[in-house]
Amino acid sequence: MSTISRPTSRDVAHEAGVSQSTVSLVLGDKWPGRVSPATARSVRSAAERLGYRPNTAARNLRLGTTRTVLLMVPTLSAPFFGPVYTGAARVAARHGFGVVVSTWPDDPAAHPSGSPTGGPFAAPHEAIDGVLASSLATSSMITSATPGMSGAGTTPVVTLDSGPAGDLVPTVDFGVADGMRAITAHLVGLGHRRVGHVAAAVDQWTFHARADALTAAVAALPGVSVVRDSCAIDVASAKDAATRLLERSDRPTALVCDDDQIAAGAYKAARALGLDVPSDLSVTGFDDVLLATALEPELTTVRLPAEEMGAQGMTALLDLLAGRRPEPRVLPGELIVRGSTAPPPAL
Amino acid sequence: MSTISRPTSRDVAHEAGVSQSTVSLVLGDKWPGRVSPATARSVRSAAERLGYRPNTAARNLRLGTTRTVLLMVPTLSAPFFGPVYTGAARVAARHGFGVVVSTWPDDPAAHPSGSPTGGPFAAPHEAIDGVLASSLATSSMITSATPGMSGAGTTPVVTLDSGPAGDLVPTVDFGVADGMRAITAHLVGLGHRRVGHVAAAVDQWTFHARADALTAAVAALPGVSVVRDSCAIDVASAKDAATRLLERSDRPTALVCDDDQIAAGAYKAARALGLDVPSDLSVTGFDDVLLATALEPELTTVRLPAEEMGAQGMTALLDLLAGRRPEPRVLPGELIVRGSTAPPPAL
DNA sequence: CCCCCGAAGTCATACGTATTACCCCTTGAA
DNA sequence: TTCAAGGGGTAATACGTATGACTTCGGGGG
Repeated sequence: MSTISRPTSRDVAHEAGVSQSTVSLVLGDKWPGRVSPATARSVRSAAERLGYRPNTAARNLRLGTTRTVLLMVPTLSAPFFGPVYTGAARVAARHGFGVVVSTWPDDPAAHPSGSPTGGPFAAPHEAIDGVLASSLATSSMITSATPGMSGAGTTPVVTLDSGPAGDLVPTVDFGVADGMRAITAHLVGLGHRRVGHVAAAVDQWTFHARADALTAAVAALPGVSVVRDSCAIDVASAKDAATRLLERSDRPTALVCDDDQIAAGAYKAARALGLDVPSDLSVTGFDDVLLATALEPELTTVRLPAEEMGAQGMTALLDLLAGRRPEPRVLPGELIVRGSTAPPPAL
Repeated sequence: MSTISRPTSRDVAHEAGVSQSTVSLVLGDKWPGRVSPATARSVRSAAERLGYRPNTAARNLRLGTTRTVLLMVPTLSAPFFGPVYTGAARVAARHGFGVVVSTWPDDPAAHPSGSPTGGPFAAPHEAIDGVLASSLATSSMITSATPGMSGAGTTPVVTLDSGPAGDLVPTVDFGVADGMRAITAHLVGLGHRRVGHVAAAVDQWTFHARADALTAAVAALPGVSVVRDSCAIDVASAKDAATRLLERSDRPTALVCDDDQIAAGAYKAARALGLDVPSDLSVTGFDDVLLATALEPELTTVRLPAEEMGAQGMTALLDLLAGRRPEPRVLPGELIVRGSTAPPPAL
């Protein structure tokens, strides 16, 4: 690194003809009245002239806090996490905290060489006061996923959308089961009896919960059956899975999809088979991302308050940092009925 | 903060019965052979036992580097930036760097209180070695947008998709103009003469460039005309703008949309007016995000190598950090012809 | 037998900041 | 005139790490 080193507070002090302490006093802006206005002015101007900005590493070391929180998500390519970040950043900013984002170390796309957790990834992990961990397979996973991130004297963690955790860590979850029940009730109310489930083959709590909830909801309704196929979360893979379901001899009259993108794949499968949505086939999604209203017909889905989750999660984390013990929270989803669901075709 | 403080290298040293230096020597794992295997083992086991992890702030202070890079984007809600991150993170990991993401401080959604740049937002900015700044209005904007982020002895910056910058900072851009020219040529080749431009009313270089390129491309072709309306980047707003264009007496036969999401709005406008895509109206997008293939018909668009941009940008930034001066790069877009474009309806 | 050398540790220090404890000087009251 | 009370500034220090300089010790060559 041939980098020219940045000016330090000592340089500013020298420039202003005062001591380093005074610079810190002025620029820190606590202790009002501690320094005379004239001196303060001269220090500020010197700092300005030199383009001084405090060295964060040194400050962090001294203060023992970074006022920065890490949001970890499985992938940034999913449209779902933008609002989560937005909500978290909004609350954080209000308390003087910053938010940085990273994907899980095991994100194969971003970390191909399988960098060990102790490796480069340690940096962002460590220079932070706490972690919002989103979309794990289980809340208890944090222990193994991120060494030293739970237990005594370690980084405080709040999990998002990762399932209830007993008293392990504070959690914020969606009411996924209720959402799936609402979808089931809606479809059955329309008259559907054979339902296909296009499941996401992704090891995250939320998808396990969605599958379980659908199974349970259907089991509670005599005369209703569900068949399941699974796929990756992309349109092409979803189209294939949906096609397999629609080519069965006992073709389902409705496809419940694990998220909106999968639903887009279901649309394509239906179209390829000459089936009209919704008159021949009802389709539902989950999440209500932007895609849901871009599709034609617009998608019946469950809206998850992603931004609210980010905000509540951050609130819980800040509570935790302040020594309080936040209660687990569950944010209800809301069924949004649009144009992709209708009664099944007459026999 | 009632946090129990974490064990330090001194604690580990005490536990293992050696000096702090030895601990650092062992755990740093440079200087092979500097410590006897037996001692090394005992140190490692002590560290394990105490759950020791080095304090990043202290390490950063000592080393003068964080081996962490900041990626700044306008918003995380746009599907475009996921791949950019992925590409950047992949290259960074290969060099032992981590990547954190933030949105620009003026992102109104995330920073409602208008927190001054010197405020909380300083934290993530500072604890990093360099910045990948994506999607500014102009490359020269970095100076004003992020104080102290350009000039001597300050944070190295590489701009992405923000326009050529003379010799100001290294840049990586898309060949936006070529992409727009390709779209124009494609449409004119199909026989279109009246083109509507649904422009994104967003102050970013890339959108200015798209508009300028279309204007220039059309101007070069006698007999071809373009009318323009603008909108925010969301489906509803785009639908309105497209509707306005389609209700003109000299209705265009093709709509060139500034990005794929806007194109989704154009689809909706067409449908609402009873126009079929593509037989009554051709529509083109830009970016080729996932949405493009989820739409029906699939969208003719220009594919931008977003992941490649992240990778090349990170490569340039690492070069810059190593004292080399990277050349500006331009990544060509590629016209992807799908089902949304066709010859105009016969008169 | 002496000297030198390498192996294996340890000591001391610097990184840049924030804050505590201290000091000096001026002013006002006794 | 003396002393207390601040106002306004500074020196010293600690945070935890990495590393260059130094020490110690045993062994081998001259």
